Amino acid sequence: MNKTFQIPIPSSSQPYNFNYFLTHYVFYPWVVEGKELVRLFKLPSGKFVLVRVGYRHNPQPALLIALNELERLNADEQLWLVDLILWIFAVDEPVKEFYEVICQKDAVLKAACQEIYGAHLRTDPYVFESILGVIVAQNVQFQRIYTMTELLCKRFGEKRTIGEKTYYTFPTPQVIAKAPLSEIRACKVGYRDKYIKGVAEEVMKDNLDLDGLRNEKDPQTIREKLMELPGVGPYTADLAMAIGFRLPMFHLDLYSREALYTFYFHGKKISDERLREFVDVRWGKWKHHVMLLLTTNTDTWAPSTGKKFRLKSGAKSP
DNA sequence: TCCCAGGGGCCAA
DNA sequence: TTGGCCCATGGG
Repeated sequence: MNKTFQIPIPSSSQPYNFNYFLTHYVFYPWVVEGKELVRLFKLPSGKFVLVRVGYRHNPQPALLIALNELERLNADEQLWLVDLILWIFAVDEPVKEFYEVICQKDAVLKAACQEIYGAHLRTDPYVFESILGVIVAQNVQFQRIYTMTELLCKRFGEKRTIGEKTYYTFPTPQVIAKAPLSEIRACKVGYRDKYIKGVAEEVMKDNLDLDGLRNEKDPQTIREKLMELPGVGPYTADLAMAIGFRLPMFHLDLYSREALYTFYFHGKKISDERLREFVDVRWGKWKHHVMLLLTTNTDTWAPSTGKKFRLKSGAKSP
């Protein structure tokens, strides 16, 4: 059963740079095939679907969603999945003013947005996936997390073979919680093994509905609940809220701090408190888009602002 | 070889 | 409350 949906990108969400999605931050179980992002999903009903997401620019920009149903889906399930994909790929995210106005009057942002002009903020389908994704990004160069997430999915995800290719789902808390620590460690995650297992165990033990937390209105409540999980500190909570909840949060880490010091404070170190205030006041509702630009391929575009950037970006997928 | 990386937990003051 | 150390692993 194959069905294709063509969803127009609203003009308020343009510019819409799909190529950015194809080439940046593509972590397993997402894989790139040609001009499409492909991923295996397991629906709550237990049915498997392979989803292909592509893009068409003419006659008008549209996201192309192809469902390869390994078991037949009903109409509600199709709708649910298409909605999820639209949410993941930020089809309804008005960035026109950001790219056409905000970025044009700031020399740094103007330089930063050259290469990924029209990039939107991608979201993860599951909060558990976001949390693990950020945990494996702790205290390593980003380049390494592609390997770690791939190994985790291949070892603990469910798989289906279609044609000659095998696809994986993202591991569930159930599977991770009962996995031996040594097998998690074998995924090259180092000492983060106990955080990964610990989060899964907490979810199972307290019967936590992490995705249900998306209905919580108060971001502070969400942040506090996330930080109760082992291995989840301010950085992990903030970034997980950005990529798992689509909330206007931004994370302070070695990389983003250094970007702010370099481009806005003459390389001087500034307290986190002042950085947060600076970002909030200067960019307001656009702060998370700004932080995406400032922390993506920074070493590449920094020279065009006349500055060098010490840290190597791991934004581009290998 | 050594150092450091897109943090967090823990413990001593 | 805060500062310093430790934690795996891989790349420069």
